[in-house]
Amino acid sequence: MSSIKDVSRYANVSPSTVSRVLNGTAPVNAATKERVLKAVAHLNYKPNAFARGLVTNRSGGIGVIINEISSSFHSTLVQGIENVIEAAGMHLIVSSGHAKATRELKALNFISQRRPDAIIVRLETLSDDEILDWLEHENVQNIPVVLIGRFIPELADSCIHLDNELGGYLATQHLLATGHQKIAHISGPLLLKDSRDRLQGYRRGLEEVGLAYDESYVIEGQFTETSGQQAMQALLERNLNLDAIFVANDQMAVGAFHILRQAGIRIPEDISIIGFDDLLISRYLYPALSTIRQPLIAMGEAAAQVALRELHQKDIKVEQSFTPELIQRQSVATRH
Amino acid sequence: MSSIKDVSRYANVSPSTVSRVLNGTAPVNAATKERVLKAVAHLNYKPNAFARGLVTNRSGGIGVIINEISSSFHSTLVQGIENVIEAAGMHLIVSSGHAKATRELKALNFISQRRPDAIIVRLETLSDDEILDWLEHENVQNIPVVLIGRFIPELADSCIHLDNELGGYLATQHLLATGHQKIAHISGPLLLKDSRDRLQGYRRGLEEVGLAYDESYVIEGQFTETSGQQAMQALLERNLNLDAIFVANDQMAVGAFHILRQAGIRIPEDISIIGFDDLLISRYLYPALSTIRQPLIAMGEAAAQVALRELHQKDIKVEQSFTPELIQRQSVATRH
DNA sequence: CTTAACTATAAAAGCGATTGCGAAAAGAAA
DNA sequence: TTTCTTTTCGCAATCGCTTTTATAGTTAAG
Repeated sequence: MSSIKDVSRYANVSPSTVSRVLNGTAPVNAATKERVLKAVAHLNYKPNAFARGLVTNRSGGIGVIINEISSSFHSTLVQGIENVIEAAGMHLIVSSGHAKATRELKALNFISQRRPDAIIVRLETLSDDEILDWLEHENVQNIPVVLIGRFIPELADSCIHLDNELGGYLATQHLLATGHQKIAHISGPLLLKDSRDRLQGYRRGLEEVGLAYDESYVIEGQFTETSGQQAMQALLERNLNLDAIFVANDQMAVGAFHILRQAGIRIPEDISIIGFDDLLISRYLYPALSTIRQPLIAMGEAAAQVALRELHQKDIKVEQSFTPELIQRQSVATRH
Repeated sequence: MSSIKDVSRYANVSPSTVSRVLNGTAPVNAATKERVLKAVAHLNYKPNAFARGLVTNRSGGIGVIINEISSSFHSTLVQGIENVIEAAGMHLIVSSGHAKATRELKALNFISQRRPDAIIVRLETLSDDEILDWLEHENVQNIPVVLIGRFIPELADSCIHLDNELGGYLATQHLLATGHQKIAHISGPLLLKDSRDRLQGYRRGLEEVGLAYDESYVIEGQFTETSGQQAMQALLERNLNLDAIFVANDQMAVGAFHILRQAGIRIPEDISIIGFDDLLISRYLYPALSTIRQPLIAMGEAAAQVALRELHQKDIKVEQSFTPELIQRQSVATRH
C-alpha cells in the first residue's frame, strides 16, 4: 500500500505538491502535475481516507437511519437518497431503527460516531422532544440532520414531509364520491403522527358529508402485511356490513386483500379498498390497488439535497413539502 | 468537540491511559479507570473515528454492493447482512451496481477507497475473470471480499451460492409431476450464471422425461416486473398453447400474472406458473405463487459471517452452499 | 538595473488517536 | 531494610494526509 510519500519520492516532488495535484487546491505547473499523475498511476496510489478525514474533518459519508431496510417502503426511500448522494460522489452508511425508540436512539449515536458529514433519518418512534433533545445534547459534532416524514417546527428547514391528513381525506373523499357509505379504516400505529394524520383526514372526510365518526369502524395496524391480515380479520368479525375500507398503507392492504379473498368477499364488488403509498407492487395486485401516492423516490432525493445544502451552505431551493395524489385503479367500485 | 487530551487533562492522566480504559487494551487501576470514565461522561467525549482508523487501519465498516437497493430481492439480502454486521458493532456502507459492468467496477473502486474492513458484493454483470482481475490489481489494500450468488473456484472460501441448476430442475420437475407438458420458461438475463443455471435445470428436467428442449419455449427477461410483462406478452404471441410456465424469478412472475390476467387467461386453470426466490409478496399474490425458495436472509447472514471470519482469522464454520426448496402454493394446478 | 509582485514548490506543523518502551510505584521475598 | 517482581502509567513515536508559512526563481514595473 503506497502512501503520498512514495508518490512524492517517485515524482521527485514534495508530498504537498502531490496533495495539491490530487485535490486541485493550488496551481501546479503542468509538467510537474503530469509527473505526479504518472507516479500515482504507476504506484496505484489511493489516498488514505482516514488520514484525509483526520485533517479535513469530512468523511464523504451520509448516515441513513430507517426502520427496516427490507421493507419496500423504506428501501425505495433509500433509493431516492442514494440517487443524489452517489451523484455527489459521497457514500451511504445505513442502519436500522427497527421501530423501537431505544433502537432508534442507539442507531443515532452509532451512526454519528462514524463521522458522517450529515445524517438523514426517518425516525418513527422517537418523539419530537426526544429528537430535539438528542440534537442538543448528543450531537456534539453538530452534524446536520435531515428528517423524513416528520415536521418539527423548530427544525422546519430540515424536514421533508407529506401532507398525510390531506392524503387520508383524499382517500375517504374518493370512497364517498364513488357512493360508499360504510367505510372502515385500518390505521397505522397510532403513536406515529403519520397514522394519526391519515386517520384525521379520514374523519374530516366523513364529517364533511355529515357522516358520524364511529370508533368501531377503525382498527389499528402496524404497517406490515401480517398486521393488515390481523386487522382485516378482526374487522370482519365485527360484522359491520362494510362497503369500503381505507387502509393506511399498501403493505397492510396486501394483507387485507388476502383475508378478504379467503373469506370469499370480492374486491371491489363487495368491498372497495384504497391504500396509501403506491408501492411498486400495488399496480400488480389483483385487482390493481387504488391508492394515495406518496412520491418516495422524490422525497428521498429531496432529503439528500437538503443534506447537501446544509453541508455546503449553499442557497439552493429544495421542495420539502409534498402533496399526496389519488391513484385510481381497480380496487374501488362505483356504487349507486 | 472534546478530544482525548481534554479527557486526559480532566482526569489527570495521560492520553494513553484514556485510550487503554476505553479499549480495554491494558489493565488500569480501578480508581483511575473510574476517574477516566467520569471525565468521558462529563465531557461527552466521542473518540475520533478518523484518528483511530489511521492507526488501527480499521473502520468498522463493511462495504456492500448490490444491484438496486429498492428491489425486494436485494434489500432482503441486505437485511440479512445487516442482522449480523450490526450485532458485531460494525456498520454498513452500501452502493448500487445498477446491473452494469462499468457501474459495478466503479462501485467496487468507490467502496474500497472508503476503507471498509471487508466488502460483500453481489456482482451481476462482471465476469469471473474481471472480478479476479480486480482483486489482483486494484484491491491494493487486500480487503477481504465475499461474493454472494456466485461460485468462483479460485475464491471458493468466500463464495455464498445457491444451486440454481437444482432450483430450475425442481421447478420443472414439479410442473411435469403435476401433469404439465407444454412448459415454457421465462429466463433471467442470460449473461448471468444464475439465469443460465436455472435454464439448464429446466432443460435437464425436460430431457429427463424424454421431452425435447425447444428454444421457442424459452424467452429472456431482465428479472424485473416490467420485463416479465414483456416476456409474457411475447410468449403469448407465439401461440404455443402452453399449459405451464417456469419464470426465473418472482418479480417477473408478478409481471407475467398481470399480462395473463389482462389476456383473460386463468391461473392455474389455463396456465400454471411457478416462480423463483420466494419473495415476501409471493404468498400474497392471487393466486398465491408456487415458487422455488431461496433463503435470502440466511444467505445475507452467511455472507456477513464469512466476512467477519476472514476479518478475525477465526476458524468458524459457515454454511456457504445453499439448497433451493420447492414451495407449493396455488399457482400450479394438477392436470390429468 | 533594481525592486516589487507573482508563481511554484518545499518544509514543517498538526489533525487525534494507538502502542511499544521504559520508569515509577507498590507489593513480595529475602 | 534491601532487592526483586509485578502492576500501572507516562512519554514519544507513528499513522498519512492537508495546509500554513517560507523561500527560491520569474516576470513585470519603475
